[in-house]
Amino acid sequence: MSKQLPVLTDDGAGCCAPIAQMPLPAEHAARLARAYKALGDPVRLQLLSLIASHPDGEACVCDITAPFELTGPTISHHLKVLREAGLIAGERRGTWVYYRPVRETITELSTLLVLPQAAATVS
Amino acid sequence: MSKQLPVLTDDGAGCCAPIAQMPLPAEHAARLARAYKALGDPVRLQLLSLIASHPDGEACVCDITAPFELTGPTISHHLKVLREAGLIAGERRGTWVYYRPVRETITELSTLLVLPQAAATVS
DNA sequence: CGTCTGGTTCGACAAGCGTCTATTCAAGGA
DNA sequence: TCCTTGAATAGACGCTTGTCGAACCAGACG
Repeated sequence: MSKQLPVLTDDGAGCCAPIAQMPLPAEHAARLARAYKALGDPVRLQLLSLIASHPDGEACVCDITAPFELTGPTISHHLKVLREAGLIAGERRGTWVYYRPVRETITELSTLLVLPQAAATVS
Repeated sequence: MSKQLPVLTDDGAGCCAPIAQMPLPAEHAARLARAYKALGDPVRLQLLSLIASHPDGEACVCDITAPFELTGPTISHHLKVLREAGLIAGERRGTWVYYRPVRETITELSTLLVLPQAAATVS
């Protein structure tokens, strides 16, 4: 019965304890909800997955546009939403633009949803 | 209120590997995005936190309505969104209705955002 | 029975969001 | 220099969403 809490030392990003630990303050809820909302679209979720699962740790826009039956501007719009949510970061190198996942933000969202061990129902 | 939910017991909390492991298939992305979208509102995020952090493991609607400056119907609407996303489950006992978090779904969303260790680049 | 209280459903409205076409910008190559 | 390609921006359109007041349902209690 070891009680171990995953101590995460995220400077700035991971400011909040998991949702089950204490009620989430309103000001943090607003910021975090914006990030979750960015994930609340199937295209964006797949875009993030494509970028995060790319072998090089980053992906060119030209590569991640093809799998979708959407126009360029629409993909660009979704990338902007992910970027402004702090989930990805982009950089232009020559002709192409490369995006990479932002670990701190993604990890923060994951940690927030970690639930404590189910308490064994003692009499 | 009939709970005719198909018993999709996602054992192990989730069918999908973390987003960085492989590109997320479209059909799973749709379902998961619906769940993240439910978290994409500050009120719902706080509602879930209030329910999940309640000592009894469940919370009465009458208790979680007060902290918000919103009308009853609005809170009820948000609870319905969380319920239909599979994040919480409600039960009526006498006069009051109690909600509890659904571990499987919440854990699935958390796991999906777990990133692998930063690869130590080979030279 | 009638009435009160807790919670949900209904209907409506403004604001927000996803998608498109058309346009613009950025960088290279002839 | 002009032209081509990759990507972002601008503007428009229809659908979705958050919120409300009003009405409705479900129990508990005289």
